[in-house]
Amino acid sequence: MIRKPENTKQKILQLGEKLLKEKGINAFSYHDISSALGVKNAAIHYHFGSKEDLLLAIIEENRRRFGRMAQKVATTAEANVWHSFEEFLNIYISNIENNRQICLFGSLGSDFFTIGHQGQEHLKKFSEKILTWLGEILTEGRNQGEFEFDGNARTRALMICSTLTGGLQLSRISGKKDFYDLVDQIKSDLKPNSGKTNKEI
Amino acid sequence: MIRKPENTKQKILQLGEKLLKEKGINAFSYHDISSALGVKNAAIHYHFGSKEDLLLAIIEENRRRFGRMAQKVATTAEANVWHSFEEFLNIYISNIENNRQICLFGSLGSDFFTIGHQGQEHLKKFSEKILTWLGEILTEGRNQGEFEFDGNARTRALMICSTLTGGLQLSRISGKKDFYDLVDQIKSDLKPNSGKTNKEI
DNA sequence: AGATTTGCTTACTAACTAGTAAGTAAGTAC
DNA sequence: GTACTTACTTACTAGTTAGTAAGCAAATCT
Repeated sequence: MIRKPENTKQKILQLGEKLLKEKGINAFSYHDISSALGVKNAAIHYHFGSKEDLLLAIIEENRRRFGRMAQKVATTAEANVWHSFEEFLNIYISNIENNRQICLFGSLGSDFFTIGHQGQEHLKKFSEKILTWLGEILTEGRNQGEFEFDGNARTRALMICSTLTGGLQLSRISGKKDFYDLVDQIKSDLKPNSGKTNKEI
Repeated sequence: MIRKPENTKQKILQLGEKLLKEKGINAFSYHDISSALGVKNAAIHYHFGSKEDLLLAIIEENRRRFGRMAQKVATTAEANVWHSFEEFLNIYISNIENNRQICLFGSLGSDFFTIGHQGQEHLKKFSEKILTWLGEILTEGRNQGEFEFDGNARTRALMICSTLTGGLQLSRISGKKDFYDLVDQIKSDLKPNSGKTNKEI
């Protein structure tokens, strides 16, 4: 028997995240994972004692991935607000390109009252982190004259996140193209001097 | 035994819709409904042969409710685009006020790949109906000078629906207040001459 | 008054659920 | 080379799931 340490654990985590974003936490079972990986149910329980533990690991993995993105755009040579914003949008675009997955917050916002208290708390902290990060990018961009928008930056950040979250879900129903239209409109709305022409472009 | 014809069926439908919007289609069971109503599991199957049948009835009920609202705002004496738009927003506001429910499309968009083909098709038709209706209100309002926005009206309608759909879910995580901020911002963004001042208000 | 329909209940099934306890083979530490 | 750890498997449980078949009392139809 060939032993690749930690390999199975990573595969469980990856497939769990995929199933979470495709079907929701209540629509997949340990059997779905174990049969796909060619292991037994108990192997999943060995790595993740309970389904809640797996969920926490998925949230944490997403948190780390977001942190790496934020780190990258902050330290990159050609650092600018539009580049940062595009990288943020790419998270959602890669979701829809990846089997029409929805985002973590959409999936777990829908199932919020069916997950444990710890999952809810981790989610809340992560969401604040994202809204703060995006709010700062928006504020910086507005100060630089790169972005133009009304009102509070946190509310605008929340609005953009909500649009993307809901957009991934609605475009499952109405068609993929709708999501790309949405992304284009979000960017167009943020551009200075483009807005409030009150015409079709 | 007192017999109130059709009473149980209506209660099942109402509770089914509540559970769908609170926990999602895969997180409630026939037992949840039957025990709450003080009837047996088989009573649910008598009225709705399968869970898919119940789901279709819930979608249809929402479709009729939307139709009644659209009819009402079209025929009311003080008919105007802002009144229509407020009534549309009220659907979402009543969701959050009602036990932090999410909207039908958010719940079923998340669980889209776990429901049957018929449910998916009904949902698609209903979503087109809503986007068309809202698109017409937006176009009418823009022509009247009551609304101001860029780009295609359907895309703007989709954007508003996406924001509200996602907003209901994210505000479960981040707090109810965020949803009301979102609704205010949506209205503020639509108002003529208010936009692109590039300041905090 | 007799027949039929409506709205359930009782009693059941087969499949699936997360989770556990005990065992075991391979790899690692000393 | 012996003890220990890792990464599982086998075998199981108790609870839950949607769904069905048969029965039965009340209401309705004729």
